[in-house]
Amino acid sequence: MTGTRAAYHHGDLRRALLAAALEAIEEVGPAALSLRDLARRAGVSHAAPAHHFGDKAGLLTALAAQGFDLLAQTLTAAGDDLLGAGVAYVDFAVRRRAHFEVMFRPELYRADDPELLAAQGKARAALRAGVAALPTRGAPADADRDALAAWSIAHGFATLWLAGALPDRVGDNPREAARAVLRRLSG
Amino acid sequence: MTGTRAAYHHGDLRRALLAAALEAIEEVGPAALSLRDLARRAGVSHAAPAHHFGDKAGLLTALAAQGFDLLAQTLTAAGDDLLGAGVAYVDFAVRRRAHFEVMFRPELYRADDPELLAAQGKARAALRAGVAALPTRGAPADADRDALAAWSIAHGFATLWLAGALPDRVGDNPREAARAVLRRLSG
DNA sequence: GTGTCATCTTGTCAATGGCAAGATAGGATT
DNA sequence: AATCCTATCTTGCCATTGACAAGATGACAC
Repeated sequence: MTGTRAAYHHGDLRRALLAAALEAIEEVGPAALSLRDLARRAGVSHAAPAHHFGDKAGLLTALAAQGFDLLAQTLTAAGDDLLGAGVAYVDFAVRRRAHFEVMFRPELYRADDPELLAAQGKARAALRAGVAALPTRGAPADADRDALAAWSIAHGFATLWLAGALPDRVGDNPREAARAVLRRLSG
Repeated sequence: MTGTRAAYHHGDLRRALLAAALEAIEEVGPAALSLRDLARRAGVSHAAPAHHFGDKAGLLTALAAQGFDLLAQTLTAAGDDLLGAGVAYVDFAVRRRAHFEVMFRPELYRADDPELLAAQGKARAALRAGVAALPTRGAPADADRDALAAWSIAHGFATLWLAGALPDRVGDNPREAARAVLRRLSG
């Protein structure tokens, strides 16, 4: 975070633009995001966003960093329970869809941004902590493999859910459906 | 497929544009795809693509359909072995990256296109067949859940691999790395 | 009161997607 | 063979967008 800047002409344009971006992304996806549309939503001129974020990649970088921060918080709050962490991961993807969709599309933002890297580090650590509780099925050396498996299944389910690729019979409750699927790994 | 059209002015523009699109997507991603760029690559005027595909969504729809067809073929060739099918799925995502990235981004194409739906059906059937060999861990009613789990873990690993989100230590061989992770489910 | 700087606006340009109208050429019909 | 027909492709155009440059505005320090 660059910190909560004081209110200037607009009030808090940076925050307003990020909020507008989340709305817009939920409506049309991250690819079709238009800076000029964000400016209109915020009631400022078409060039105002450039000042705060440089360009579109800069804005998406800020969103991705915010997303990784939120994910780290979410996973930390979920605690050491692997199943709970997995469900929390899927739930995050669905409820913070805009964030999630940007986070895992690095071609849209600047992957070398310091704030982004810091947030990614936090999320990575939280992920690892949540997976640490996984009962290793074999030798301790398999821990890495197990962690990847857990991350993969949660991420895959979340991605397929967001893409609308899952059959109808999985229902409309992501937490419930995720729990059923994730149990396949822990059980 | 609308069929292999005869060679007119260009020769086989439709096919050439699809091939150019695959190249371009591998370079800049599906979002940044430019129809005019494709036209330049194929050596035709900027409006030529519109005739064959209508608009950008039309072109991506064709690519997605082609992708689901190829995936169905790949999974069918992999046979009934669950582990093999999972590895084939990940391998497909990496080697046919452009196709894969379009296929699971339905906001970019027309999800109600008949050819696309047909290809999706084939892929879905092939997926189900590959998963049928999974040793069900509980009651037979868990088959659906197990199928979703298998699909999720393969899809998640593939997606994370493509996003470059996986730690370096997983190596650079997707088939090998996928096999290790997927074994966690079967074993 | 003045200067300074972040903030925001206005104006502009190249690139893009999409549309309309026209040109071209292969194949069918007579 | 002459003509029509239709798919194919081109040229021209317009609105939108991202990015940049230069200027206006207002908060704050001194």
